[in-house]
Amino acid sequence: MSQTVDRALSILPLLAQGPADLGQVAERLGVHKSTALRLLRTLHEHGLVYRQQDQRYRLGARLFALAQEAVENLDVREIAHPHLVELNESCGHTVHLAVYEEQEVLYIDKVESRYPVRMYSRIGKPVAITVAAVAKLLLADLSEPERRAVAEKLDYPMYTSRSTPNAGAFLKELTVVREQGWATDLGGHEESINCVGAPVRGADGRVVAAMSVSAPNVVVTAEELLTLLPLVRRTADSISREYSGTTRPRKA
Amino acid sequence: MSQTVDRALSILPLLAQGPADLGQVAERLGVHKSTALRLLRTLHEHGLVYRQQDQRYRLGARLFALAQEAVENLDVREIAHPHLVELNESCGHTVHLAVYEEQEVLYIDKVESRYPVRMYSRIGKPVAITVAAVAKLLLADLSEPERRAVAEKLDYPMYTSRSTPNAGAFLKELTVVREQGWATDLGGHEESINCVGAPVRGADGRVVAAMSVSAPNVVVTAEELLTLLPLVRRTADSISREYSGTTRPRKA
DNA sequence: AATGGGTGTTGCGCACGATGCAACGACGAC
DNA sequence: GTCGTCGTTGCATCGTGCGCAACACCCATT
Repeated sequence: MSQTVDRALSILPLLAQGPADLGQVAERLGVHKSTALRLLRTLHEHGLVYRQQDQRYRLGARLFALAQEAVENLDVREIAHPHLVELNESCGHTVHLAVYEEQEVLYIDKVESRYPVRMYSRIGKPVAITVAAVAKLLLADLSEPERRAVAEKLDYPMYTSRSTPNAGAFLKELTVVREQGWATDLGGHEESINCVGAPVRGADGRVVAAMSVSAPNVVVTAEELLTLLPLVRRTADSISREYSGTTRPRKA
Repeated sequence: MSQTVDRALSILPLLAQGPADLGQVAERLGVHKSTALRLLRTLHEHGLVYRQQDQRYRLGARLFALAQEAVENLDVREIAHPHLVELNESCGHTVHLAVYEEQEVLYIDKVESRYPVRMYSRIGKPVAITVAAVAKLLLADLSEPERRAVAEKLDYPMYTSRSTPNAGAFLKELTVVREQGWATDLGGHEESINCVGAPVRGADGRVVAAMSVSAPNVVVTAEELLTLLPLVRRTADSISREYSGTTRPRKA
């Protein structure tokens, strides 16, 4: 570990609390003013700190730019995949990963069931948005007015007798999902198929993706599938941690 | 300027482009692996980089948190946001907010167009400084020598045939913008996209941010877009008023 | 199993670069 | 004008970051 860098980086959280002048920085670092000056200069050249008119330093907009660029290059799919495989290996069922984009929910990854009976779905295909567990999870994270706007615009096809019948029921379901932090689809899309899912969250807590485990009745009952819920949530949380770059891969 | 810190900080933009392993980092820094390792470790301890399961490095959660705080310190953004949304609701086009910092112009907020055809841009990304309407507005407010100094240092890429060709033309354009109090970009960055923008001023009259409305030719012509100018200016003025009112002159 | 190329990691001696000091310059207050 | 405060600069000294080389490890190949 490098002392110089260590000191320089310690300046950042310090400035996050508010602007500070050279003297304050030097004092709080426990170094000579000239040292603090050199460190600040270096940070300044990289745009991480900004010097305002009164000569005090504050965090620079470049930080924001960096973070923004990083999220854009972050690939949930790549990060999630090994976790999905692992989950599939321990329970054997089909695992899906989906994202919300432009008023649509899309599957972006899938690990096939190891049982002979498989459900039909396809990566890149829009999800049955009013009934799928992953869709509920993704929409539940939107703001209340957004949820309402989307819900009003949707069609509510009755795939089965247990499909979500209308906007009112859908919004109610979203509220439940939002509170409990997980979702199910019990025969809402195809009579004989059940799903249980959980959300993947980014560093800011917003839901960036959702995953689910699906299995047909002939393999496991809905009750049995629900016993997988803790496992599914743990997996989703692992992905969230890795996606958001949390240093401690420990408890939620 | 500190060499060690300089090297360490150079790693950040490198990782913003995507995950990289130790060897790649060392190579791109032009240092020995062991040196890169020590730097990465230090960054890691501060949570700025995260080590994923395949041992590659990425930007970490702490950086996102810092970026968040950095942007919260720019209180123009908070104040402006509702106004931008309102403007978007009344005209439907993409709305941007940008600031000037350290020889760069950065988008710090954006409200997406409600039309299906959208333009590409990204908050946090440096703006095409020689052509964008917001860039002209921000630079036009600098003092004459500052403007000249910046103009000389810039490159003038010809994104299109209507891009600003050189420093002379740019300075002339800045003078015009300065006098008229608004700016345009008519196909200067992308052939089919036009923008019209206006400045946000602080209590002392200085330009603290700039906003613009952008739309592609296929949706509205340049002439039609220009009819929005009064609306854009009114919005910018509203933001200026609110910002001047709430800005607390701690030590102006 | 044994081999070899590819990683990341460690210990070390040397020299370079970061450090603190002191002196200087620029402002503002009184 | 004189102080006091704050940022800045040049410099000698020493600490610390540096590259090297050897090591540990994984996995693919044979």
